[in-house]
Amino acid sequence: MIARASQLFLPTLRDAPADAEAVSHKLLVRGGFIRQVSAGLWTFLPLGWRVHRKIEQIVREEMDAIGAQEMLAPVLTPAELWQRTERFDAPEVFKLEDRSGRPFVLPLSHEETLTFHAAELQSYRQLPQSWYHFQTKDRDEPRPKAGLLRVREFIMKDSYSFDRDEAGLDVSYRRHGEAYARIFARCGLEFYRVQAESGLMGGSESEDFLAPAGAGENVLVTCVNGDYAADMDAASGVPRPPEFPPPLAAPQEVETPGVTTIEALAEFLGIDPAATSKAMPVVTSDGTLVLALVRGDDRLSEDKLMGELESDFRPATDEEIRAAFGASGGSLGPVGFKGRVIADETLREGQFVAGANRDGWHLRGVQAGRDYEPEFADIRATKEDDACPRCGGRLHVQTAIELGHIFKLGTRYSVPLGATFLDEDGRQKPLVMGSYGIGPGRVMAAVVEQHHDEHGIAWPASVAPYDAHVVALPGAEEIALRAAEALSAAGKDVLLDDRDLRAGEKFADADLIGCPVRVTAGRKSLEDGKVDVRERATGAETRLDVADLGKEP
RNA sequence: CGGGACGUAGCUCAGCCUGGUCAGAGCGUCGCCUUUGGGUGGCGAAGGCCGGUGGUUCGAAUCCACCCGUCCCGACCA
Repeated sequence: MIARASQLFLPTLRDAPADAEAVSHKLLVRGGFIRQVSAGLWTFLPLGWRVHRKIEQIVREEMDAIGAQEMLAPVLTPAELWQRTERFDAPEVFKLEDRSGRPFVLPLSHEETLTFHAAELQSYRQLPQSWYHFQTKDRDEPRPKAGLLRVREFIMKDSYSFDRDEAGLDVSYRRHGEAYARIFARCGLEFYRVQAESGLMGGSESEDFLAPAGAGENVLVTCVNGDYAADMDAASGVPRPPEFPPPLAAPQEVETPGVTTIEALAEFLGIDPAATSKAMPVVTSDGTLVLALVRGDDRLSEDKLMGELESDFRPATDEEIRAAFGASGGSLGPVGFKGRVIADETLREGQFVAGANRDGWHLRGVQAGRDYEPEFADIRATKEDDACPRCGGRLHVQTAIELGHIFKLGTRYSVPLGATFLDEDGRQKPLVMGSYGIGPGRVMAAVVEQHHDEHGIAWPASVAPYDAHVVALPGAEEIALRAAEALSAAGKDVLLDDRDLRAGEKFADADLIGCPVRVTAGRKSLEDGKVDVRERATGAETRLDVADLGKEP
C-alpha cells in the first residue's frame, strides 16, 4: 500500500505548541499524529490513528491467543447499573439524561455492562469466560495533562474474566498478565510489572504495568540488578545507616535558635542528618491528631501513612499544633506528646535528635521505647540510592507511565448485579471476576517517550504508521515511485513523499514522523538508479538497487 | 477543589507597565520567479470581533470587574 504525502492530511509543525511539556505531547502534535479539541480531548489524525490501530491489533492478537472473545458494548449506559454497584456518585463519572429524563452514564470502564451480560451465564460448564472490547471511556478528570497521558476520553481495551472460583480467577489473571507482557514487549517498550496500590478497594490483588518515561504519573522504583521493581507508593527501599553520635543516658536539651529545618539542624549540631528525626502532626478524618515520625533525611510516604492510619488525613494547622505541643512546627518531637505516635521502622534502633516541643530547642539522644512509646511502621518514602530489599543493590527512581492494569475483582460486581451461576454442587454462586485494561493511546505516548531523539520519533517497526518513508527529491520522482511500488509489492506500507518541497524539509519531516526506514531517491539516483536506505533509529545508510528493496528487513 | 501563569494571524510570539500611527514580526499559507541530497533566495498577496461581557475614559489590545478557556504545581485518580 502506498500513501501519497501530497494527498494526506499530515499537518506537521516546525514548533511545538507553547503549552506542551511532555516529549510525547510535543512530538505527536508536531508530527501531525494528534490534535487537541479541548482539555483532555484529542483527535487522532490519519497517522496517529494508524499507530493506534497497530497497537490495537497487537493487543487483539494477544487477547485472542489466550482465548478471550472480542465483542462491543455501548458507551451510553443506563445509570441504574451504576447505582446498583454504587459507582454512580463517583465525581469523575459523566452523567446525562435522555429527553424523558432517564439518567445515563458515560462509563469510565465497563464492569457493570459486561457483568450485566455475564448474568446470562448459567452453569459452571460455561466457565471460564473472558470477554473484551475496545471502547471509548469517559472520565471527568479534574486535571487532564501531558497530551495523551491523562485525558477525559480515550479508547481502552478492557477485558473481564468470569470464573467459578478463586483458583479459576488465578488462572485467568495469570494468563492476562502474560498476555500483557507480550503486548508491551511487541510494542518495543521497556516496562515493569509492579504491585499496584489497591487503595481503599483493599484486599484484592492488582498489578500495574509501568513504562519508564520522561513524563508520567507514576513513580517507578527499580533495582539496578534487575530483581526488584515497585511503585513508589509501595516500594520498600532500605536507607543507609546513620552515623550516630555517642549515645546519651537520657535526652539532653540543646538550644537551637532559629533552626527549623533538618539541614540547618544537622549543620548546627555537626551531625549526620540521618541521625535526626522529623515530626509531622496530622489530623485523621475523625479529628484525631497523630504524630508521624520519620528520619530527618527521609520523606513521609503519604500513601503508606494513609494505609497505616486506615484513614485519610491532613496536616495539622498551626493552631492545632500549638494546642497539642505548646510549640510551633520546626521544634516538634515525640517526647512528652500525649497521643498516638507512628514512627518509621528506621527509628527503632539508635538515638536521634528530635524537636523538644519548645521553640528554639531540640533534644539529643532521643531513643524510641525509652523516651517515648511509638507504634512502628514503614511510613518513609523510598528514595534514589536506597538499597534494594532483595539484593542490596542500588535503587533507581524514575517517572513512569501506567500502560495497563490487571485486577482481581472477586465478586465486587457480580453480587450487586446478580451475576450468578449454578455450580457442580447444585448451588447458586456469584461469578468470580477479574478486570484488565490497556490504553492504546497511553501505549502510543509511552513508545514515543522511549523512542525519540532531538529530530523526532523513531517508531519500532511493530507500531510505526508506515513501514517505509520514500522521499522523492526533484527529478527523481519516477525512481521514487518505482521504489515505493517495489516496497509495496513486498508487503510494506509506504508513505511516498511526493510533495513539492525542499529536500531539507522532507528529511526533517521524515525524521519527525519517524518511520523505521527512509528511502531517498534524488539526483544521485538519476546517475546509477540506486536509492539510499536509511534506518531511522541508527542513522545507518546503504545504497541499494530499487530491485532489491523489500528483500531486506 | 487550593496555588500560579497565560489567552493578540494556522503556529511561535512582540505590543499592555506609561491608554491616542498598535493591528505587528518570524514561520506557515497562496501566486510568480529562482532551484532542489538537511527547513533555499527574491518579489507580491491573503489572513486577526487583540477570549467574552460589562465598566472607566473624549478615546481601550492596553486600566478595572466579572465570566469563559487553556496550561503548570498540588489534591484527586477505576
